Amino acid sequence: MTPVNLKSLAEELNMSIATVSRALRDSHEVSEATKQRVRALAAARHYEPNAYASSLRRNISKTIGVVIPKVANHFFALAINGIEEAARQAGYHVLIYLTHDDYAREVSIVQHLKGGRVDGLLMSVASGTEDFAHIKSLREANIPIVFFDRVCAEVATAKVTTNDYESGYQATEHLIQAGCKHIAHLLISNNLSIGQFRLQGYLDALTAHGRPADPDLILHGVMDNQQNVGLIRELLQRRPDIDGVFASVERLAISTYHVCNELGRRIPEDIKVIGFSNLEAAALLDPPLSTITQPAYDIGREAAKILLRAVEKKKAVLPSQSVVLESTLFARQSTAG
Amino acid sequence: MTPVNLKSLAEELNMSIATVSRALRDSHEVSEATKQRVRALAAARHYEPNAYASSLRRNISKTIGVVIPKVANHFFALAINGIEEAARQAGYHVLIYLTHDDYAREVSIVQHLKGGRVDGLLMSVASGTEDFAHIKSLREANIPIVFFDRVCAEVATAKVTTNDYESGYQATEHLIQAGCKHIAHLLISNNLSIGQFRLQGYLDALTAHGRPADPDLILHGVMDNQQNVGLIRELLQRRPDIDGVFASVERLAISTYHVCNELGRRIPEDIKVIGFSNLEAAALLDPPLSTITQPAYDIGREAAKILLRAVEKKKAVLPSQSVVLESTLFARQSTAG
DNA sequence: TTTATTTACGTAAACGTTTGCAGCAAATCG
DNA sequence: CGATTTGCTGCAAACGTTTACGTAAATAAA
Repeated sequence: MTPVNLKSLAEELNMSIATVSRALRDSHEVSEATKQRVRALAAARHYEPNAYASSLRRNISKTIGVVIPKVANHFFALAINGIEEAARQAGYHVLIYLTHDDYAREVSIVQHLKGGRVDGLLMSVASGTEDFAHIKSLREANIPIVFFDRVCAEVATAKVTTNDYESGYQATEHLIQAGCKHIAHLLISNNLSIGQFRLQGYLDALTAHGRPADPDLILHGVMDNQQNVGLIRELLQRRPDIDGVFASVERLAISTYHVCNELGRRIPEDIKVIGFSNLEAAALLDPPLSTITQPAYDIGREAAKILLRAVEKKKAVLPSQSVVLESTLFARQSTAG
Repeated sequence: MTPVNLKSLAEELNMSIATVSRALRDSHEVSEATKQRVRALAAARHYEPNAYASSLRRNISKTIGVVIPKVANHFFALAINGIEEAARQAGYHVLIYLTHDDYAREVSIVQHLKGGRVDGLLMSVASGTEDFAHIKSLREANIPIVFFDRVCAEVATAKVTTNDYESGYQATEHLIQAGCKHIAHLLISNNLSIGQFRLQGYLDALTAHGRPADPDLILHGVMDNQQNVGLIRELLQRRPDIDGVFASVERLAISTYHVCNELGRRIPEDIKVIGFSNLEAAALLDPPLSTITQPAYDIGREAAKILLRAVEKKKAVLPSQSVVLESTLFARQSTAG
């Protein structure tokens, strides 16, 4: 029942704590013979070094934080998967925090993390975040940060995203080529650059094909899904000429399906639908949903790798690089000509 | 650029470190006047206590670990959501580890966690885990553990599950009432009690309705989905009399959909399908999938709450209670009469 | 007044680890 | 043979907090 730590091991071996510590860290300063003895006893006693003592002394936590809006979303779940993989390989631990897209909560989380609990931070900003002082203050605390997906333009650091503009362009073009004349764009209204890029891709694709961009066809959704269903219903009823819908986020595509079911609009005959989505079951929907799918796992993994490189080099502030991983358009029944 | 810690605050305020510490922890041993001064400066300097020093000294990490097979699965994602919520409310942090259903990885993770990095552990065991020595050894390290969903019968501690037996019974009965004569049961073959309960529910429901249980109709799936598709195809071809499928896990239901599409079997006309699933889009599948849906969020939240209560009371070993939260059967098109 | 009690603060020892420095043999070199 | 190097080990001081204990002053009780 006595605690097993360096002290107890040292006593049992009749050597100093320092030697035991060095032996376990495989220092060249200790003879092979003693290393063997130390390792043998450590194994026998199931010694595990105290992470906090080590962290305190070395000022290194071997932990990264992940701050995301939500986890019950296949994109973020996959991203975490990638992050965990990269972290594990590098011997790092992963702390997870959910903001639920709440600015106050995001600030509170980031604030707490400045206590040195993490060596670095991965973040996808909350949609409501407009002030970035809390993020900038991480720099004073020497905590590097890497954004992924929902990046923050105001903060200069490494960012990993997908090609949102091109994807928005492609999705729109895909609908045009499928024969759509009046294409609506559904997005979540906020100040996230990611939505702006997709919107711009949509607008430019329309222009490139000689279509006038109609502001009336751009629907700004809200946080509440039930409310979005109402908004979409109202739009489709007000504008019966709409024959194509490009949803900027998955749940708006799903809501569109619900509204179409409700209104008796057939997909794809009456309205074609495409949306950004990482839904596994997209191919099994009725009808199978055409998607632009982000490489979520790779985005998480790449972001983590970049962060970990910076952490290992003790680079608190990263060069303002931007890594772009390409999304893939899967054409399925919902946009069939 | 000088570090802001208790020492620097104390110097600036001309008082001892002890007083500053006590003031910040709102101790009754310090006057209101000095508390004010301390708090003011701490706020001005953006002081954040060093988590590791505190943890080392108090032997409390304010952190819980979550060890699960995967995160890219709506059930676990929702569970994490509930866990994070409970943890946040109690002021705890959440470390996450993925086993990918790999026994060796699970052992390695648990081993490392004995270093005191976490105050308690939430776990859903890997499907390949047969030996539980690594889990039992947590007891020596005074780390309480709570199982959720995939519990471990060999270890006496608190467990949070859903009513797997009753749900299996209900699902089977649902198919019987829908008119199915030959009901297959698909499960993942492993030693998890959870699958055994569902299977037993299936068997008992058949018996209760005077149907002989046919071992040939029980398909033991494997880890690889592609392989499962082959197995299911083989089963449905060998036994064309099968008119109902009860899938123990989501991906087997999905694979069944794929096979039925491929073989031209109509759902629900030729074969009715029901499965355990937390798929959000179940209602949008073609056809909408009848599901038994687990209260994933609540399971996670409840498990975390139980664990946190134990942690706060420094109860390293929890009473062997079992909390059962009920699943809900959603009857949809895939089992329509 | 003296003697308890309370209030408010400081001193210093932990917590377990890492690491600069020193010591002290034995080995090598000039 | 003395001087220097090399190889191994121990001493002790950190890292930033928390907290048992001590103490001085102020207040209350006698």
